[in-house]
Amino acid sequence: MLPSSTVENYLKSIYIAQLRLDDNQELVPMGQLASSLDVAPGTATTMVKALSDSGLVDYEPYAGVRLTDAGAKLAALVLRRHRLVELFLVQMMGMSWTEVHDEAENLEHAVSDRLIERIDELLGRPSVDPHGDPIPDSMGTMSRYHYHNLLTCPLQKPMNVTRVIDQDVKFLQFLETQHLKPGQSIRVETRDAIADSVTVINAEDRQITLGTAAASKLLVEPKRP
Amino acid sequence: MLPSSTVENYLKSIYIAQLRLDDNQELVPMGQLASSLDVAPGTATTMVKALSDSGLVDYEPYAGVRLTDAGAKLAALVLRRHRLVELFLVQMMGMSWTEVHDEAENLEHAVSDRLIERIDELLGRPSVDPHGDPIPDSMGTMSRYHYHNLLTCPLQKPMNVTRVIDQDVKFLQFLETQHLKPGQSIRVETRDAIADSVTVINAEDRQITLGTAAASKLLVEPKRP
DNA sequence: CAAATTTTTTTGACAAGTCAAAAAACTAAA
DNA sequence: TTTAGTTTTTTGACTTGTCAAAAAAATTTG
Repeated sequence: MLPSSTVENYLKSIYIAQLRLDDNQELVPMGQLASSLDVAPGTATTMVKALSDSGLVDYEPYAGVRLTDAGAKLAALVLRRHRLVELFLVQMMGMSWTEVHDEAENLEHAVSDRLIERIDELLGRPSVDPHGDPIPDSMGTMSRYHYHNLLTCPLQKPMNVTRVIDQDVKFLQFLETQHLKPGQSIRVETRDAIADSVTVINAEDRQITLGTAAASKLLVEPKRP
Repeated sequence: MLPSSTVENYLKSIYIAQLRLDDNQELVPMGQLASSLDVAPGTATTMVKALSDSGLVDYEPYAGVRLTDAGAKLAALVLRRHRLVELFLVQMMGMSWTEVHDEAENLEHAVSDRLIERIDELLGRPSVDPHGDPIPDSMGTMSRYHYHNLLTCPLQKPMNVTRVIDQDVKFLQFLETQHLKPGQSIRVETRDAIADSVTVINAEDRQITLGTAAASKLLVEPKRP
């Protein structure tokens, strides 16, 4: 039986939460899952039990939940659809990278394998979406490259923005106006732990100051020569 | 509150059934609605009562159901999304007109107004979909032109196929191989009421014989000079 | 380590959609 | 116009997904 969009969303949330965990065997706490899905804690418990019965997750009461291989594959394919759709909307439909997330959130449950394959082909088998997030392949395999962020990268070195870990429209629009989009070249000038801030120079040579919470959401890699 | 895809499907079915009725005030029988949606009769009754409470339909027990203006507008917008998506999949995604119906059946509930407007724009505000079905405008207005079909059109006159009233993949594929797609030029040679058949000459000058049931599904108009 | 707090699970309830089968209402035929 | 047949509605039940609030378990703190 094919998974409902609710099931797909649960798997996706667990998958994403698990990526943030270092150890792959760690469990995602139920509370975190519930709040990321915006449901009551008890709802998540009920649903996770059902997922466990379907063999999509391992559930340890009072400890948390972890995807099985089957669950992880399904989750990756949902994420694949989401990210291919996002890139498609930007590249082929001319939509803004700041607004495609919500649209993809719906479409990811409605596009067929056939259509997603066609999109993948038309886009030239891309490896990242407009936010720089990696796109799993059709087998459910996703590259997991560890980038620096603005808090950990070297100072005073030319870097490229490669990825933004946030889907908030206002934040993305802010990055756009400040020339801090993925692909753009920047340089971290200073960090001030006391002031909780990071100053950055963009490609236009303008200086921008960010809080560390925001700075940690911008991933970068050394600029290629 | 925005309608669920179930509600959208009910409205769409009633809308399409109503188009087949001459008088706009006629009622669609519950049995027909149930079978077109592939649900049990009692299910349709329950749902139609709920739609009636929401003011989307007029329901007359034991007689049938009819869309209110509000319901008709909503239904037309669902149909608009469906048909724009179909055309989009053919024109921009290179899919076959024979296979896009099922895909659109899912996507029609997932595409936002913003995206559908973008699709409409990219396609140049089209008036018909790949099957020749008219596309309602964003106000929910749909042109209702009455075409001839192969049973009613003049004999021996060059005609253009303008529309196919059937979404069965096998049937559409058959039409494709026989050069009887919308847009193609044909000529009805003979009709035989006893044999229940119609013979047609296609643009390749090949003769095809159809049963009247199939012939009635091909709509045509006089070929322009 | 026991009390206080937080997290998680359980419970009972509810809404949307659905079905099967019994009951009621219409329609058609004899 | 009564009977037979068809269509529609009603009823009771079930599934999926949800919540609020009570109960239980785990964790933190004094």
